[in-house]
This record gives sequence, C-alpha cells and structure tokens, in this order.
Amino acid sequence: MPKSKYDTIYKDLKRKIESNEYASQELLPSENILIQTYDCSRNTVRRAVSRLVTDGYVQTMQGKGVRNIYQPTPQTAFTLGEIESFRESAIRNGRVPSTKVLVFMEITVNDSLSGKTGFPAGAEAYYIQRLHFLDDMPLIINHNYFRKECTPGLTKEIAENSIYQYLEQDLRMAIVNSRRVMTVEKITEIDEKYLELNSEEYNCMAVVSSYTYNSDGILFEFTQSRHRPDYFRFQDNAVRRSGA
Amino acid sequence: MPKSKYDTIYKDLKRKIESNEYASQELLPSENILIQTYDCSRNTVRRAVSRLVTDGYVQTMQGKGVRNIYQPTPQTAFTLGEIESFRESAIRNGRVPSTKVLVFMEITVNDSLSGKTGFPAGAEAYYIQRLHFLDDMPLIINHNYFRKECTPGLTKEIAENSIYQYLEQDLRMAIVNSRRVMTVEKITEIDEKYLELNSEEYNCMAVVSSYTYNSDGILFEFTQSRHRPDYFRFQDNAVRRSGA
DNA sequence: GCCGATTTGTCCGTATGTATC
DNA sequence: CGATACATACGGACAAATCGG
Repeated sequence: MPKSKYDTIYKDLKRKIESNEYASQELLPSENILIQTYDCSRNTVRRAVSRLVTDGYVQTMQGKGVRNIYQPTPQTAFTLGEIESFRESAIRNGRVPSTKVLVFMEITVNDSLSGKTGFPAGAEAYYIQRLHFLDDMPLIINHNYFRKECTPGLTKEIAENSIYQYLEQDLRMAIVNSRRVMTVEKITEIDEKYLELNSEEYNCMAVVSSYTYNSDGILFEFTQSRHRPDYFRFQDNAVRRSGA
Repeated sequence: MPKSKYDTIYKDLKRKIESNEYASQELLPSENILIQTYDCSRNTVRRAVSRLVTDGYVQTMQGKGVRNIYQPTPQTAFTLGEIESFRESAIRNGRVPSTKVLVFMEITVNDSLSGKTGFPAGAEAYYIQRLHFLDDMPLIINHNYFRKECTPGLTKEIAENSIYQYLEQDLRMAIVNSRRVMTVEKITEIDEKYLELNSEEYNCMAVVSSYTYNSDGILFEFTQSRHRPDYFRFQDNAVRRSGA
C-alpha cells in the first residue's frame, strides 16, 4: 500500500518503465505533463522522479527532459541501496526460496563478539546460522546475531521462515538503515560442507557483513552472509554529483 | 566549489559530523535551528539532510529529531552509491596512488565485445589495461573500454594519470550515471602475474563491472575492475523504505 | 489520558535561474 | 529570441509522531 502521493507516482512510473510503456532511451513525459496526469504539484512529481534517478531508472537532463535508461536486471541479482530479505529478493526474481536452520541459540555477547558485531559486551543475543536455498540449490550461509532486547521472542520456527517478516509485522518494528561491507574471504569447512563447494575450484567466497539499525538508531542486527562465489551477483547504481 | 545553497549546507553538516562536532548517537539541531543557522528555507535544509540520510550519516525520526549515526569508514574502503575514480578514492583514504598502463590500443567493437560492453558493433573504442597501485602495492587490474566517439583524444599519458580528470576537466564531460555489478571470478594468469597472487592461496577475486553513461544518456565506458581479494572492500548504505 | 509544544513528513503554489531547442 | 524543460529556492499549510506537563 503506497503511503503517500509521491510514492504512488514513483511506483506507477517505475511500473511503466519496467513494462516498457516508455521506450528505452526515450524521454518520459515532461514535468508539466506529469503534473496534469497525476493532478499534483511540481514538487511531488520531482520527488518521485528523483527516486527513479537514484534507482538508476532514469536520467534527468536540464533543458531536455528525463531519459529512460532502465535495463532489466538479470535474475539472481541482488540490488544494493535497499534492504531486502533473502525471501523478498528470491520472490522478486521469480525463484523458490527455502531456508534450513543449522544453529539456533541464545548467547551472551563477550568482548570478542562485541568487537565483531558492535553489540555491547554482556548483552543478550540470538545467534542463528541458516542455509538459504534457491530452487533447492544451497547458495548462502547466514550467520545472524540479533540483540534480544530489540527482537524478543525469536524462535527457530520464525527463523525457518522470514525473520524480517516477524520483526516488521508482528513486532511492528521499523528497520531503517543498514551499513553493508562486501569482502572476499577464504572458504571454511562449514562453507565447503553446506554449500557443496570444492575448494580446489573455489577457495574463497563473497562475504557481505551488514550492520542494521532500527528506528531508534539502535544497532540490533549483525549478519555475515557467505555467498557461493559462482552465484554471487550484487548490483548497484551510482550517481556522480557534478563537481563533487 | 559548492554549486548551490543546499549543497553548501550538506557539505557543512557532513564536515561537522565527520569532525565530531555533533556527538555520535546524538541529535543534530532541529530544522528550525538549521533554518536560522543557514538563513534559508525549510525545504533547503531538508534537502541537505536527506542527502545525509542516503549517505548513512544520519537517521531522521518523525517527532524526535535527526540522529547522528555516522561511523568512520576504515581506510581502503570504497564507498558505493557514488562514482569515484581510483585516484580520488586513494586520496580520500590518505594513500598514494600510482598507475601503470599495460596496454593502450584502439579497437573496433566486434559482436562478442559488443555483447560484453554494450557498445554497438562496429564502433571505434579505446582498450586500456591498467595496473593500479596503492602505496606501491598492486591492488587492481582495470580493463577499460571507452567509446572513441564520446572520449576523443585519449592517450597513454592521460591513462597514466587520471582519465576521469581528463574527461571532466578537459573535455568538459559530465559523467552522470554508472551501473555496477559485483561478482567473484576465478583468477587468470594475468591477474596472478601482475597482482603477485598465489593461486593456491586465492584462486578467485572480486570483479566489479561498470557501465557508465554520460549526460546525453550514452553508454561511453565499460570497465572491468579485478581486485586483489585480500584488499577488496566495498561499503554501502541501504535504507529500507517503510512498507516497501 | 489529555493537551500543547516541538519536530519531522507531505503537499501545494510561486518565483527565478539555467540549459536546450 | 521565445518556448520548453529541468534546477534551485522560498513560503505556507496541514498531518503525524513524540515528549513533557
């Protein structure tokens, strides 16, 4: 459910671009036309369009217009710039996700873990290790740490489905911000075993570490995602600010 | 040189956050205060702040205020969401960059290359292979393809310095948009030789493929950057739009 | 629980500047 | 030169969330 007018316009334009209602490399209707189309102010139109710019869907050109530069993302591509759960990403790509919980335990954060996760030492936390499948192929091992204080009531059953769905829908939690770091690391025996990798073929893998904050600005999740290298693909769109 | 009022405010707030003038986890001055401070309208302040949000510097909370959630990025971290040349990134991290041109040639795009780069078949292009050093350590091999039509006059000498500087300052070209895809690929003999890698230790590496468009919406650059895995680090900030 | 003050979120209208055609 | 299109900036109005009394 779109929550606001500019969000409605944004989603509508996005859908039209994705469904080729505007030809690639062609101009979108001008702001004035869009104002009439959606019966709104110029600011509102511009807000919607500026989101399409950061999404890499369009490019604005002063004096000329707004060009559609959208190109469909290949399947299995993750998109950066937004927070998306494994399940959401899979569904968006038309795949069948499944999850196996390898470890579910409650722990107390010690100094070593505190340095790695950013959680305060002594805090209570859930540690969850999960294997994610796409169409029955094991692709990702996730090591999740959730601060218990912020995410009470997590169970193994929830972890088998969607933790984010539980946090947002049941706990009414707003997940706001996530810092992610991508690196390449050597594979471990656990990776080799569960992802069915051969270390002679691939001896390292893509690792995404993410630090996620809730709407109170509290770091409540640290996750390390270890991706099968041959299926790892992250996509990003960058905008160069003139004269930066 | 900041080009606009909101850009000035954005840069000033950013600097203050980075230099700890606002304590971490604390609130920034309210919009009303900022309006007085910078003698401007509310929209202008909000525009500056919203850029800090996408940068992951602050988090806005309706009814509460704007919290500083900035954490300094470790050195050698690249930042996503913006286009930055190797040279710029190195300087930002206080390192000494240098570049060695391995190959500089002019080519005609054939079908195979057209599929890879997105350039039309038959187009003229520069192919440049470069080795990038940070503090005398070889870190990245870049394979650049530039459409000659869009980037006339490229020379080996320019490639040894900064191509982007040439494009922006000399050709007055506006680089606007770049789509990037990160993957993990097996290392090649060229990688092994120039990056001084041992395939028994690391047999794959981080690869960033980027498709860059100019202000006319024309794809003028395709680059494949092959990064030493043990020094590769990409950072990103993601915002979850409520109810997405 | 209520109310008012504060703070951010959304939306509108207008004016002016700059680039393109 | 004028018309069109996007960019910047201002001001005002109301809504929604938070907080303190």
